[in-house]
Amino acid sequence: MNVHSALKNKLDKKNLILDTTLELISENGFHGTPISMIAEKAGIGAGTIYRYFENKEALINELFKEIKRKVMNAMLDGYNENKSFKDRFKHLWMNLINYFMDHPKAFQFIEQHRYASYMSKLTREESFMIMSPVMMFFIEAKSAKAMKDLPIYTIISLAYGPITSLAKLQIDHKQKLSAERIEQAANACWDAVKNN
Amino acid sequence: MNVHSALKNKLDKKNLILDTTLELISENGFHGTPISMIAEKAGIGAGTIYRYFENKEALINELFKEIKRKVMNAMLDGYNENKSFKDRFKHLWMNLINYFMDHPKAFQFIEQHRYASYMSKLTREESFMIMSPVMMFFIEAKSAKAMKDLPIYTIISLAYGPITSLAKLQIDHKQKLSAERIEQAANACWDAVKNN
Amino acid sequence: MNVHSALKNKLDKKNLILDTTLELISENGFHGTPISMIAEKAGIGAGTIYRYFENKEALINELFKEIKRKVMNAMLDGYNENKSFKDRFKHLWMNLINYFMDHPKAFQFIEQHRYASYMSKLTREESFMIMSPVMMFFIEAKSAKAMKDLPIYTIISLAYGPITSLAKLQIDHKQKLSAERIEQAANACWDAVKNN
Amino acid sequence: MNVHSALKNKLDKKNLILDTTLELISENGFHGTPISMIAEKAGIGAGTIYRYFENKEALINELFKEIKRKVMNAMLDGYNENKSFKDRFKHLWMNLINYFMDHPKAFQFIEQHRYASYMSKLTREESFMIMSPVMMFFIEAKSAKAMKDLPIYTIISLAYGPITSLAKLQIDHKQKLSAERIEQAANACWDAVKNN
DNA sequence: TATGAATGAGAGTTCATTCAT
DNA sequence: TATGAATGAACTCTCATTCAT
Repeated sequence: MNVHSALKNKLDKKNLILDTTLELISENGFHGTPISMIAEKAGIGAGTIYRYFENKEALINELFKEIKRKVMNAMLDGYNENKSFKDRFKHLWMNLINYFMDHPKAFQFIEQHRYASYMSKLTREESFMIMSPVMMFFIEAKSAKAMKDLPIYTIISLAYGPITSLAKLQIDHKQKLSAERIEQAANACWDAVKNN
Repeated sequence: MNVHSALKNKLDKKNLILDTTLELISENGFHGTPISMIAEKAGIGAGTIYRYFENKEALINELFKEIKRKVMNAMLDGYNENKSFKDRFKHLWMNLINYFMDHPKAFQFIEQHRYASYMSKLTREESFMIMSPVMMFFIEAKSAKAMKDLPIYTIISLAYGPITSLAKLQIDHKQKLSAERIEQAANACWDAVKNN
Repeated sequence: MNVHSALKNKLDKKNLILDTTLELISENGFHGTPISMIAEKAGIGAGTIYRYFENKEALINELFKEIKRKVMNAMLDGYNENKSFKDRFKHLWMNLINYFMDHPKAFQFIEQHRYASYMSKLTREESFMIMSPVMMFFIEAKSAKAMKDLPIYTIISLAYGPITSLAKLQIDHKQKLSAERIEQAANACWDAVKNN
Repeated sequence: MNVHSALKNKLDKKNLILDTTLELISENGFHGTPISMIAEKAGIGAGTIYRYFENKEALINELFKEIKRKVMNAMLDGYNENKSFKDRFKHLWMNLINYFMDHPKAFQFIEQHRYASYMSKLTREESFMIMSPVMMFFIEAKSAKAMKDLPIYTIISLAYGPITSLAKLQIDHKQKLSAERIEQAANACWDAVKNN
């Protein structure tokens, strides 16, 4: 086995552990998911997990950041800097809610563990960094007076809050909004942040 | 001791336990807060807690409902049915965010435990009932065409989502919005839900 | 209230506790029967039990001796010293098994707690003393060569063993032997101990 | 380590736990013997016991069945189907009492726990099955009119009762019957059950 | 490198006993 | 004298982590 495939193997196993963990934590919660359960479902030994992650907390923290990265990538997919602020806003907004609705486990995981005590300050800071491209968009839009003159966190809350709220309600009530309804919601959100 | 003061004593101790639990759970989470820790901080024996609550889950569930009731009361404080839809919307909205900002532990508690596995279906249903007066307002406003023709859950998400999001960001970043800024945010939220 | 009725009251309550304890221990076992449960069923306070018995072990020990006394009384009921050894043997034997079958809770209690660690040496010795009148009969019968020349404990075992064994099997299998069957069994036991 | 010695190790540890448990339960009873005490005496960690037994009740139940099996094997040792009913009866009878006298802890364990609430119905049924070969002997002997025409449970009680009774008295009084005395007792028992 | 048996600290919970009323 | 709220020691059981293989 050459260096390349050894590395690939290592990455594969790490991802296997992360995926299995997400699956099980969604079903049973952090404390309902012993390391032994993850190991068994992943088809590896419990001790092996400790070769890839320092401990259970580290595993959760890494999973959190991993999901955040995927969310970010999904959000920016097809993003076009040359479109209008409104179009770019709606693009980001709809990308995000669609990703959450397609990946409810990922969504629930970040929602539930955002403030968990085992989530380190470092993870929170890093996951904040990951989101900086989107932050930039809001700062730019605000500077250009396309958005209301409100603190940047207020604007983000007006945009992001409804997404999480909608995603939760849909998962709760096992509904599924149509593409049209989603676009209407995106427009409503734009009404909230846009400068009149 | 007469019947009245015996009852008062009993309620006092129950509230002592609930308050202590909220304090500690906010800091350490459900699983980071053993019963023994609650007992010690409350200055009582561990066994005593089991005279007031069947078990740890029941304690958490009762705390959840207790907080929900307080949130509801705060939200409806000073509510006037004769005002316009916009005024009533803003009144509820600002009452809620102000309560969350004044009681960050209560806010974090309901956010973190809303979907926890140890939160019983009954608790969820009961806490939904508690919120029904506010639900009625939204249904009424929508019927009156004062709000957009969107599914009721979408409207609630547009209104409630930014509140939680703002509260989280403020607690995270230890900021505090001025009353003026809060009113501006309320207006922005109204822009999102109002019918043009 | 005069001295006599005060004493009567005290005895009544003591017996109430003993009776309730037997009832509950039969259903749930020693460790499945907390003091609080006895108190509740007896309609008194838990602390009150400690005015009548030093602790839970003392209560059980006293109950054991109380039952033994009743068993002894039942066994000697109608006993006639002037009858033949065979008749006296059968009389004692049938009295005992009939009492056990009529009072299965009492029987099970002494069977199950005979060797329990919380049964004191003193209790065992005292309950042995209680049985001495019956011992005397066996010693007399053996001296008179009416019974086999075997150690006295062997003779007692030949007589008493089948009684407990039969009582257990009947309670187990919810059978009920007829009076005729019981007399046949008594005769068979006499065959075992009698001198040929 | 190969498969064979791994299995051997596993069995060794399981037996170590069972043996230690019998030792301690005989001295202190079920509830006087915490898992931690078993672990300490066995020189293993408390958690280890739970790798071999689901819980404390399962451990006791397995111990019960294990002892029953050994008792049965001892009872049938040297049994010869071609001997007379009397000889076979005496053989089984003496084998059993000798085993009980040589293994007083095993005897006391099954006597004390036979009706304990933590003994499952399954265990009782299984232990009944184990004893079926001996049952068969009694049924056969009764059919052949070698034994009295009494219900089978009565006959078993006449035979088995004295054994437990004798064993108890001997353990209580720390006596030891000679082989001759035991044979005399077996003969007396035969007198009880034999057809005249 | 990968394993999983073993560990033991620490969790939730029960209940005999005490003692202020 | 009778009560029952309060206690806290002690129980059973879980599981993150280690380490010999």
